[in-house]
Amino acid sequence: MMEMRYWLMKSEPSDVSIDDLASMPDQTVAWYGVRNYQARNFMRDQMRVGDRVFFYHSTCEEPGIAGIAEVSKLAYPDATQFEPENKYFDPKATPENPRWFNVDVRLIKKTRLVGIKELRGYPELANMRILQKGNRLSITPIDPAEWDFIMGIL
DNA sequence: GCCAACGTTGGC
DNA sequence: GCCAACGTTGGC
Repeated sequence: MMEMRYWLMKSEPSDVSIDDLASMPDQTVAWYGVRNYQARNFMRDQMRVGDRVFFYHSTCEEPGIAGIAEVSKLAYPDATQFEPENKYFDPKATPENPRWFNVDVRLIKKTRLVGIKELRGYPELANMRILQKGNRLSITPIDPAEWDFIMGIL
């Protein structure tokens, strides 16, 4: 059996919020627009169908975990890189040689908003990547112990 | 709006 | 391969 992995994925609710996700067909969204190699590599190389995801609201009034989701489709080329009018267009990418990839993410459930301030208050979560000073990575792995702890406080 | 931190770019 | 300049992220 394949090892289960856990992730935290940031989304700006003004772009795609947890409620937006809930209203989408199949409650699923393509995680388009990632233009950071480390985050891309997590999606392309490590994510598997069924991996669990904390859906995180960033750059908003109440940053924090807003729900639980799962990876529902393995990584495939991000369509927006080929669309000249799209803000995520990448002139160096071609369909033959795509540069950016995304998985699909499906909602499991909306949760209460667990704010970053609350997260910072738990010693058990002190090593979480998103709580480290200066962290900007939009996709980060979550330790199983951290996942379980957060599930326990939802 | 501020600004620290970080990633990328490009001249050399 | 270095590194200064620049752009972006994201909490506050």
